Amino acid sequence: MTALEEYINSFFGIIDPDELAVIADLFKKSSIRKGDYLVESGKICGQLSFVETGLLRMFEMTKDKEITQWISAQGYFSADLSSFLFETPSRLSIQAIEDTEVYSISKKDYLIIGELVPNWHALEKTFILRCFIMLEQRIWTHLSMTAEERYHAFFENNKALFNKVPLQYIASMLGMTPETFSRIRKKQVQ
Amino acid sequence: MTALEEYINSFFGIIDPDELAVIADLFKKSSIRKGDYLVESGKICGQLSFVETGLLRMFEMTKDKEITQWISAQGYFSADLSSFLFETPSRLSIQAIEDTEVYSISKKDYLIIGELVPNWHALEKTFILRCFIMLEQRIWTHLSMTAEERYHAFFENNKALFNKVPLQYIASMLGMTPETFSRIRKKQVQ
DNA sequence: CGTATTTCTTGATTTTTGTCAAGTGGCAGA
DNA sequence: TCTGCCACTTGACAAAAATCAAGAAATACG
Repeated sequence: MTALEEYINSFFGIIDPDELAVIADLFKKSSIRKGDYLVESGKICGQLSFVETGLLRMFEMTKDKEITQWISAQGYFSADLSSFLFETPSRLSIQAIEDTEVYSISKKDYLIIGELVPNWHALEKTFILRCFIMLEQRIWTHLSMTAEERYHAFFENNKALFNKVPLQYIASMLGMTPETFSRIRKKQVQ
Repeated sequence: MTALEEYINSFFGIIDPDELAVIADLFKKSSIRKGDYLVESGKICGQLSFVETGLLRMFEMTKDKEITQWISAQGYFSADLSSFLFETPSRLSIQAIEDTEVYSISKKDYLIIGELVPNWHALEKTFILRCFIMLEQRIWTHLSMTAEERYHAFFENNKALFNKVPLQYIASMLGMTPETFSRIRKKQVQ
């Protein structure tokens, strides 16, 4: 199984190998330079992408600051799902934190999968449901944990990210300021 | 269109009237007494329910307190989606805040819809995607707003709930203590 | 290399929110 | 009607987190 096929499998659930190959073939590899955008806010998110190497950051502007919503590393997908599926303008922007290679599928090709793979809608449903569960989990962390507890919970599951991503983005994603993040970090080391 | 059909339509998207009638027919009306449970944590959530009258509260225990995740009033559905669809034990409990009437569909009948309605999986996908978008929005409020701003944003869109629901539950759902909630409320009145 | 820029840290302070404890008021049920 | 419970409020205080400002460290790049 290729890396891309594994990424697809991990989000969409187990797929028949032949069908998986058909699906994977519709994804095209492309590169995004550090600082460049995969998706710009206000435009329609026209593709769903899996990260092969590099890092993508999803963020949204408020009147005075950027808020990072999510960071996608290898094996994760990146897209404004509602913009991609409903074809509405994206609220989010997606930017490469470093030079990044992605496998992307266009909306047109994505729709073709539905014709090629009999139970595709069921797989799609699984995919979105998994995304939903992740968000539920994330809301739970905001309702039940302090900033420090959120830090630790995230750290335990994403140690690798801490070496590669500007920490201010992780702070924002966890709902705290860079200063608070830095102080929690200091406590942990000592 | 019956009330139930409208509820279904509002979450699953526009459905052919004949199909809608078939779907609605699989829902059964039932009553839950104030204080009783529709779903208990640890068990599988066996049905998807729309509220006709009354109020349901979804909550989860931590080691020392209950945290309300969501309150469903008329026209809203209530279920632990991931438990219902994946048939995993529910983390959440769902309890009636007051005597409540619901239209519920069992998992068995829910699966039957897939055989009766050709594009059912596409509708299901829409449904879950809308739930996903609501959660995205909610995470945004935690990343970008103070407790007071969350209060106001929620109040603007859910004024009716404030007369009917114990306010401590709304406080919990917005991620603040009842005391903080009460103080924000006092400011707003003055 | 060295310099510029960005990112991160630190301290002092303020603001926000939580905790604890006491009290008020309404409402259900004997 | 009285009683007891529950929900809500209030005050005093403590803790958590944000803000502001300065400086240190890391990184990018000519």
